[in-house]
Amino acid sequence: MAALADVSISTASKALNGSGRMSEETRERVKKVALEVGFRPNALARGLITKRSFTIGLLTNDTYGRFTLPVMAGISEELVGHGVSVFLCAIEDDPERARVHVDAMLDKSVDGIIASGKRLDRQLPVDLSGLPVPVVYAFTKGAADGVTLRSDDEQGARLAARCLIDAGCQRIVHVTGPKTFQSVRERADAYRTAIDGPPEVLHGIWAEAWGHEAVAQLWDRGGEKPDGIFCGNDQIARGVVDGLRERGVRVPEDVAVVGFDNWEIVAAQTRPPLTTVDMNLRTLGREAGRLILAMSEGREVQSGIRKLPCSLVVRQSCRGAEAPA
Amino acid sequence: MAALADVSISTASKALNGSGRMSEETRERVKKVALEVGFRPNALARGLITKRSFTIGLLTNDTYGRFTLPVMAGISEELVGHGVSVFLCAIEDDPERARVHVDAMLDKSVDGIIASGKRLDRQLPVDLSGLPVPVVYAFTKGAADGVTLRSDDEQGARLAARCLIDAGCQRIVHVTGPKTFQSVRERADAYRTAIDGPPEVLHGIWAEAWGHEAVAQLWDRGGEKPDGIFCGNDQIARGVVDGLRERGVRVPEDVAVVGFDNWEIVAAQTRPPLTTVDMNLRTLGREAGRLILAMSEGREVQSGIRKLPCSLVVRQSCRGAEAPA
DNA sequence: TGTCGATGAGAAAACCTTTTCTCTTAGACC
DNA sequence: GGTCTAAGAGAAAAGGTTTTCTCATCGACA
Repeated sequence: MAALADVSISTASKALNGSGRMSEETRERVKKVALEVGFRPNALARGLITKRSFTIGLLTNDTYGRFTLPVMAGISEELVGHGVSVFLCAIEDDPERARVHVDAMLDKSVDGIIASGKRLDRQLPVDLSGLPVPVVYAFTKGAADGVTLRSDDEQGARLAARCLIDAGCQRIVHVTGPKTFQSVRERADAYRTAIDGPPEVLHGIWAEAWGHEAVAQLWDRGGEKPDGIFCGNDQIARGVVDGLRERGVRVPEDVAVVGFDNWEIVAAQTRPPLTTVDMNLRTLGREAGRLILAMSEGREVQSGIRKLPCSLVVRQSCRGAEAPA
Repeated sequence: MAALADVSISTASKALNGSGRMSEETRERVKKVALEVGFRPNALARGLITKRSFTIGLLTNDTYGRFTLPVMAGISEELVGHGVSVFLCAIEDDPERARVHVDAMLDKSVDGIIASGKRLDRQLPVDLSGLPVPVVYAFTKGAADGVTLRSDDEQGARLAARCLIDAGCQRIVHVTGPKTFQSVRERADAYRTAIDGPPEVLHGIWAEAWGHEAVAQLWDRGGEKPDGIFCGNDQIARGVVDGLRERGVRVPEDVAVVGFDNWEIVAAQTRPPLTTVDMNLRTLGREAGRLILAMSEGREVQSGIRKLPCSLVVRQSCRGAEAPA
């Protein structure tokens, strides 16, 4: 203990924590010695008495990490500066496993839990209400009286529609995922009210193959072809773009395409690279970190659902106002 | 404390931990009460005295999570049953951040650290030797005298080559990433010795575009065309398959293609879906968890590099012996 | 000179376990 | 009947901090 070099153990503690009363000279001396010997207080002992472990848990059922990873990065980014570490617990929709992880976290006295997932309209397979620690739901359905953070899918869809409209599209179709997803319905609704012409929504699965299929449906039938396609996610968009290219339809000259998710690996590798809506999950993660920190420090945080804005990442599949009509 | 219901605090502890001497009847009674009241020992207090926190740290510079996520899943899977939780620390090749995270972990008395990354021939930007806790390197370059786990890329490449040969390919080309990657060189070497005909290795970048480009190079020049292509990763393979399809070359009938990584999102969405080499990173993660657990319990673990075998995931781009020559 | 207040610093309790040591009791053996 | 041993269970220390309380000293004021 650094106290050996100077003073009593209690004075040392107070000096380092900026509490207690002592001469400025003593305080500085202790700090200096502590720095020299590289003294680092034991977090376990500290946590035992202060009831704060500087540790939070992140629970997620998004095994693939597509959504959780950016959220995680944001949380960690926000919290590492405060000395808070993050337990990552991947549960695969397995209530048993979820329970084990939650218990393990509680045993370790986490200061809070962030629940995250891959769908905004599904709860994790474990009840997190009534826990002795604060909980923040980030990109997953939360308890009614909980603190929930989610993307503003309607605003995101408006962004996409606006981009297509600005690019001069007259006839915009929406090719998206299963109607059972709430976010699909929200985006579709926003799309319907945002465009001028008659809306057309095609529901399918979240896969490239569905993008192809949708293009086939649209082009093989008679009548007017769309000149703008808003896709429910980047995988579908990629399928659509590939399908169009294979038919000799130019993107974005003949048909402009906008995706959703900004999943780099898909969006950036598509030919041409996709213009797409980014849900800013990293920012959402930061916000979740900020909130859980506040709550763990006892500050009041208003419960309810907070929608965080999406932004548009313009690549080449739709260039907005740049591209002449 | 559960002792209230029965006996002294020390007897209770001994009863629950299976230590000490007492009548079987007492032991059972304590256990029963503990279960009833849902008693869970405080991990902080326990860690303070036993010097084991049942916590390990996972350090990675693979922000995108392509490699780390499966490794992480494996580690977690292996350890959760032992009550061990995992701190995930994402550092982006930032030595400063790495240092902060390592310090935070040490403060929290982690029982061990697993270092992971995205390249087998690069160290993390922080020196983990001489730490007061055991370290296991998983899918990243480790210290010379450390315990390192990696995939057996040569064996994986042999698997790929064997699949193409079995499919009847006579002229197999290897389209891969930059020569600066050690794994690229290892795979290329294994490819060279595995095939019968004269080898041809094309180096480029890790992108779909390079796959296209390579096909263009191969097909636009005169002379004999390959009938089998072994790609350095799935992205390149996807580019190759797309390039071939656009030229009217059938996969796998005219040219069989094998990828590397088994990155579901790419491999399964390719048309046709890719046959590819899986590095079994989840298994590697499990093994890392097993080792760090052993080491943290004081068991001796032999240092050195352990290569874990890859396996072949057969989809449709190369059907091995099934496809007639 | 005596009392009061402020200031600086240490003693000790508390946090919640585990673990070692000690004590009591009962049974066995001579 | 006395001594020894083993069994069963509790007392207490230890682990490394934080925090409250107490104590000593000194200057000021009456």
